[in-house]
Amino acid sequence: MVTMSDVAKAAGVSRATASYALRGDPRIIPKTAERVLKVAKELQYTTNLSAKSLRSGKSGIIGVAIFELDKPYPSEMAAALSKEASHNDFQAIIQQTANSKESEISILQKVTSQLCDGTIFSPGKVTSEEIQELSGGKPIVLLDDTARKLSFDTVFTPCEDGAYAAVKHLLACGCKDILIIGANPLALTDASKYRSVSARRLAGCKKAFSEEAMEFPESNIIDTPDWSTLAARSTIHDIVSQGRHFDGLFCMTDSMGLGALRGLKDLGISVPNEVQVIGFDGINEGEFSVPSLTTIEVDMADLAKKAIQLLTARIDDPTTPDTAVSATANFRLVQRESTKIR
Amino acid sequence: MVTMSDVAKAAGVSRATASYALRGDPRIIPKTAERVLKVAKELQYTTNLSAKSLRSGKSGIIGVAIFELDKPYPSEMAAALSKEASHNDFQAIIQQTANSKESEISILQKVTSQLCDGTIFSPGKVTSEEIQELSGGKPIVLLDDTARKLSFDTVFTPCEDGAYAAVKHLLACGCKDILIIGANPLALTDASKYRSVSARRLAGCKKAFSEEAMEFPESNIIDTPDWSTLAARSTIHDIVSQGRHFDGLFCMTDSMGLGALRGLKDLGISVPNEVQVIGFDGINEGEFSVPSLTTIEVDMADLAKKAIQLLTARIDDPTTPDTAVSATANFRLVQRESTKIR
DNA sequence: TTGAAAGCGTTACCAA
DNA sequence: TTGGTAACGCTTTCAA
Repeated sequence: MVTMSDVAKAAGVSRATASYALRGDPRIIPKTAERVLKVAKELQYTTNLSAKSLRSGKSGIIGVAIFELDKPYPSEMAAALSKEASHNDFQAIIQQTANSKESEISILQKVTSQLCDGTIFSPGKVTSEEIQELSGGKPIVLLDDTARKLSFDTVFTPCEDGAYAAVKHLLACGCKDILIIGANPLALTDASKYRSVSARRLAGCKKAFSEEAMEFPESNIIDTPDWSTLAARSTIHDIVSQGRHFDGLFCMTDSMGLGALRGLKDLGISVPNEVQVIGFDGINEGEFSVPSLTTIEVDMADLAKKAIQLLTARIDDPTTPDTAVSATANFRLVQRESTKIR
Repeated sequence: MVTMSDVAKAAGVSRATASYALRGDPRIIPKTAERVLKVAKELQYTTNLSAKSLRSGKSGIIGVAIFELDKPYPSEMAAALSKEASHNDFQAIIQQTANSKESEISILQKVTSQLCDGTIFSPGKVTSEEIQELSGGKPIVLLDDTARKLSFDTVFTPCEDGAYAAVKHLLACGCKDILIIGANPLALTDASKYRSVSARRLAGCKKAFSEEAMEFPESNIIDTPDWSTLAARSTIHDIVSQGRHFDGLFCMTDSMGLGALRGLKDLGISVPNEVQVIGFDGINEGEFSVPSLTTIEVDMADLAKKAIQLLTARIDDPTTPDTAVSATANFRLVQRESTKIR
């Protein structure tokens, strides 16, 4: 392995000078700097990340910790974050928290707080207080923090506005009997769940209904074991076999929307003629399903941009005040075949 | 930040003793070790990754470099690899190479070879020789290496056998006029492409046809700009509008299979009645499409297991001979609605 | 069984 | 403008 000492020796300068030259410090005169750079290139020198990080506390790496990397939405998010990090001269490393608190903790304290200049974290089971402790003071940006009081910079998905637009759209399509799939009705009243993604989306729904002076009974909110495609499909089977009637479905995620579409197809119920369906997220697959899925498409590039911007601001200036800042990603309603304006 | 010195001081031992005790070295008597561990826990000590890695050359981290993290197959692969790494007491960090040689090189030389004990790499544009140079001698396992001569341990997807099974299945379903979507016909003859995934899958197809004494004209191989769902959909539109006839489709990936299904639907062609479709990969989405997609499902857990096993073997024993070893993942044919045995 | 001390490859301070 | 040198936090001989 070729070290900086090797480069310095070969260029006939001290290690200090080589270090400065390599990092383009203006105090080294161009002639010297040029020579060092040339030698470094010839020797194929690369700076040792561990040493750099140990000494300076900076690595140029941003950590992204995400739940369930094998699902479309989180993986598209990871990809967008990774791309945006590159644009800002950072390298993103992505880690899967895999729905285990233990793993979240381990990632946070072993890798993230040690190696990364900052972390973008999608919190699962770990609390804000724990994150605070484990982060070792390194900047953190949360994705959809559900805490009552924000203690970290956070980027939110446009839950309220998106859900509002979704329900409004279903109403505009003539739906009279709308079911919300994948939310817990308790989220509306249970204070501890108040800021959850579910609750925020339900709040948006509520607003849309009340504007139309329509009822929004709790029984129209159908909970599911999880947000998987499979769960959505079975849920549709269940509620139809229970004789439940409905003509519009707002699914909490596109993955669930796809499952609902499939469940309806299993039962021979026509979309959008008998039932209209809208999802949330804007995953790529929704464009190609049969029928294609109308959705609230989160502007992922915008989300990534806002998250990285918040994070790099703290990395570049660690003296930024402690008050947590938040941003909300843009979205747009993408109408496809699963709904029809009448 | 609490360092090992702090722990040593608080426990009344030297830094060396603390280091040994923390790592469970048997030379420290239980009583002392226990005390050190207790103090470390109280102080919430965590070992500094950079320092550990700088000094010992080991980090406990495995790098996974993957192309296009926002597509189902690669992201499922990353998730499986990450999970399997955890089972072997390694933490996986995933990086997106994003289809750029520059980015592949940067990841390899800046992060991977510096920090990771080993890397699982899905090579895109970078050559074996370059990987050799950039890896800094750290163990590497390739995913579907396309090089003529293997220079690294490699895990292959079961291209030949899988494609063979796919075509055999289409034949068993009564297809007389099968098109292969997404492969370059030149791959069969161009030596430089000989080991490409395309070529290996085509070889499997060829074998299946020849066994049935059927023709396999090059014109039945339809190339596409890429392996995206969108490309598959447009390709179907194109070939049908050209008046091309066919009753069976083998798509090089499930993502393309989904696109083909959608393209056929656009044209009012019924699957599986008029055309039968089979994909390759076994992505989750294929189970829920309408119609659901018959596929060659790669056993991802098996692939991950083999890759991690190959890698950890080299990490644990760096003296392993230079000869590259390879393994091939298992697969199974999953029949769904897009094909029908008559 | 434990401790002292020498680095690992950088960076950053201070002096020249 | 450059060079000497002391850290950064850890592991690992070598002695005690």
